Amino acid sequence: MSEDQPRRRSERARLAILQATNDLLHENGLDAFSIEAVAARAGVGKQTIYRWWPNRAILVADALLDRDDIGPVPPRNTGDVAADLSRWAGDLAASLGSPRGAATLRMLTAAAIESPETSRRLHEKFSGPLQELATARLAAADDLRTTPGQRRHAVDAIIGFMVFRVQAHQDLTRRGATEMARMVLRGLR
Amino acid sequence: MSEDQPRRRSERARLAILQATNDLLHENGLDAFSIEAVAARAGVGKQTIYRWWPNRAILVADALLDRDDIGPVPPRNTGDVAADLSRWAGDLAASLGSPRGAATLRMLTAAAIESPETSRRLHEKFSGPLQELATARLAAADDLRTTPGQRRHAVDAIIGFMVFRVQAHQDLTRRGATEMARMVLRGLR
DNA sequence: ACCAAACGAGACGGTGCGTCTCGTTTGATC
DNA sequence: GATCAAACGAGACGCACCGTCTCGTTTGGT
Repeated sequence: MSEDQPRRRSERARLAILQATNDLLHENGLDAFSIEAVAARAGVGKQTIYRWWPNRAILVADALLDRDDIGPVPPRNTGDVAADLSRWAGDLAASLGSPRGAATLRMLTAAAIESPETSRRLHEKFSGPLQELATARLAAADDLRTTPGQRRHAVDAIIGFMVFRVQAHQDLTRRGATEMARMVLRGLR
Repeated sequence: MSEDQPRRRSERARLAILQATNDLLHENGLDAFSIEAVAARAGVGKQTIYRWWPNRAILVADALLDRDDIGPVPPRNTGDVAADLSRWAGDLAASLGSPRGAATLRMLTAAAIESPETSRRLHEKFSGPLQELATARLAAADDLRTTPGQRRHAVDAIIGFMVFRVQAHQDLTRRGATEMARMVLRGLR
């Protein structure tokens, strides 16, 4: 968000905008969300928002990803891949399956569908790291030899399971995700 | 869509609206989509649309689900569960992974996030039947004894894998889905 | 032939969009 | 400390759609 420009940007305004965006999203949902409301709530001119965020979807993604409601957590390495990754899956499910986590994930998904650039950013900051961390743990396993293709399939099955459950408004529990991950990993040997 | 009313509804208008909705969605995408444009394109009064569809999301879902771009296909039963279900997964991936199928799935997802009622309808007409058909095939397997919980996990992992790949704009091929399903099913025994 | 419901058309007030001035503040540079 | 251009808060602007509301007109069941 603040990479190349050599200018003076107001940090106060930036934080107020992100805060107002998060508040409004969790109060009224993505549908009722408007730039106008953010400007009013943040005590900021609309131009200031449009100057730094090209559209609504990117602002939404930026604000949600700045929070640590949900975030890419690395799996441990105790030497037992199945145990490490099923535990990791359980933790992730606990986070994404909570009311707030699920709401955040759904809004992020909608924002990603709204704009390809947002999709890229979401993948760069969340799903991408998640995939990499898990495949890396799989690749580092001494007790399980796998091909890169197999690793991608297994990891995407585990992540996809959770994404699908949340989006279909079906329950996603730590226990269910743990069992499911163990099952997928069993298929890997 | 036409269940309880004893009134006289114009079939001509209904079809024109669904057709116009599909056309506009695939021409301009979900963002640019408006009821106003549908009315103009279909040669219909706005009131006629609002009379039968309570909101934009439900109209979108109805129109997209009326098409057979994507649809719940049953797996075969040749006696070999792994072969049947991995083939089924491959067929589904070929459908959802195509440009048109992927676009449809993404718009349906966005519509489902927009309105809970749409989410319910999407699940009722698409993901629900998909889950049931696949779990039924698993349950009918002579060569593989599974618990209901295991069946749900396996099926949701396979479906979730595809949904996730499409939404993350990652490639979803028949071959990848086939291999992935085979892997999950291997974990089931 | 009757008649009420559904229809096409479009006017209406309201809301938020994205752009565009304003005059004011701010922070890097001299 | 004075200078000065960029960023700022505020809000006016025209525009696109929203969802509701009349209008006559058409339609299909009785």
